[in-house]
Amino acid sequence: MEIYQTNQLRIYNSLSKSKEDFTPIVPGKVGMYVCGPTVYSNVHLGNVRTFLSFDLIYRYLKHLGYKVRYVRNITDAGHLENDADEGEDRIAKKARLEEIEPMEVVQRYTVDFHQVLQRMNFLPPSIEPTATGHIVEQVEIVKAIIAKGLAYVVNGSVYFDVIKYNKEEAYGELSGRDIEAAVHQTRSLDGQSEKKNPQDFALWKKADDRHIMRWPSPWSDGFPGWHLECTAMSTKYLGETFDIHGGGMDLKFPHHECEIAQSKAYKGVEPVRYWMHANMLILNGQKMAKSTGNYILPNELFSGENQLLGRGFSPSTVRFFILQAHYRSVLDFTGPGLEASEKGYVKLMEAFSKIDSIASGDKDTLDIKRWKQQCYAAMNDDFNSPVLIAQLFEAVKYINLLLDQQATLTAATLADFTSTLTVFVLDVLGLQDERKDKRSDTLSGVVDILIDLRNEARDNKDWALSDKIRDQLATLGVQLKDGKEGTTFSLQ
RNA sequence: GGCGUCGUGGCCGAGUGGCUAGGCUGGGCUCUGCAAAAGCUCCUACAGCGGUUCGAAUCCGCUCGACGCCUCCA
Repeated sequence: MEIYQTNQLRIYNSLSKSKEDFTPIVPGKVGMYVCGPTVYSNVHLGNVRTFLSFDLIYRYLKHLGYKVRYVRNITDAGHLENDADEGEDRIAKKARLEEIEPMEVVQRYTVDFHQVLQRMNFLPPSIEPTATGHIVEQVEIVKAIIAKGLAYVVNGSVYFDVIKYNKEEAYGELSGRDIEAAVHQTRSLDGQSEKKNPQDFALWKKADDRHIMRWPSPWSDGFPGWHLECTAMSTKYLGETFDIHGGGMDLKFPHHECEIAQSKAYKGVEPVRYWMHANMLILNGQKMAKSTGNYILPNELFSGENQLLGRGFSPSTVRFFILQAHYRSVLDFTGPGLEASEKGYVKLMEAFSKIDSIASGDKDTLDIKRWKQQCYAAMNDDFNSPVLIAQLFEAVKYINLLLDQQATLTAATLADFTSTLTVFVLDVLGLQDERKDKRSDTLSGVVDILIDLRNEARDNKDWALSDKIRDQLATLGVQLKDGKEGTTFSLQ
């Protein structure tokens, strides 16, 4: 019996704009596709927020017992900086600026992306396909769409005929756009365009002479349109209709709208059951974006080498900060907000690390069953991590009461409490106890000696000496805590 | 201009038609040689104006404001 059989997950579907009961196409299995990064520069914190949202979703689906195939692509084929027919692609531009090969750009920033995600304890996806590795599949889709009469060739480039498609299907169903109105509003501003209508988008672009990344096709040596790769890779690995498609809110239009159109033109079926969109991370009141320079890089955040914050914050702290907001809410990134999260996070992990030293009693004075249900209820309600975290702080209160022997749990209940808390802290939220890395046996032994010496001094009422030991250790970041059961310490 | 999201206490951030999320900060108390930690406790908000309702922060309308998309962006 898997957990999902007793937990009805509800997911907000961007397509229906409402929360729906989640039922996978194949019982017990989930196919999930998430639009990955274009690897032309360092991954920034806003990108991380989106991927973290889906890491949480992936983790919880797995915890529920689903067999999940999670596909997250790497966009390593450059796409044009704008929709004009002329233009340089981002990766090629970066290669020219840094005087390296386009594939060196791709490699450099793919490695950066993976390093950042690993530091923040992301689970790797099941498949991480690249756009350039699926050119053949993309060409096949273009052929099929042309054969259906929904795309046309101009000077070696292929464009999707949005107007024609819209006669049978609803272009704009995801983003709530009325394409007919848009067509009438738009005057043809530049007569240079090869496109029949400004709303049409490229499936294949003929490469000009300076375009280095190019592949042969029936129409020209060129490169695929941006939206095509996701259709090719999602269809290949997850089938023509799959369960969940995710990405950032800013990809809703045009990217995801075009994906729907391509898939329907290609296979004739609705490609995705549940569309999920993570909201933006805001910095200085504006969206974080590479193109505007308003962003902060994760590594700068960890090291403290940035202009916004005076010091660094650990990867887990950043992870915790982001998870304290719901994935569909705009999250405001601020220094004070991070500091508040850090304190809360330390408090949570401090309590969590002490759970093993709780002794069981002969009766339950806390309602652990109800607490556990509320943890699940939070996550079942569209992955509400802030509410889950609120429940975890409830658990912190329980732990302290138990340690203080103001509450008791039977051995069986205590075991259930411990395993549930462990699952949610480590497996679902993906938090790590970073303090353990810093605490070595040697350090513990040395501090224990000092605690003994201090206790001797205290017995002799030599407060000057005992306070000196305590204060000097505090200066080094070792905080002594005098409790009923003796003195313990924690690292700051 | 069009489409969409949203305006919650000192700050960050959940949320439901009636039963005070949570974290951080600040005040008080307990414990303690003192402190810290821990526990208890206080500060009870929902942009504004109308409407629906026995009752709305939660539903509807309007106003004001913020943000996102409409050209590449997670």
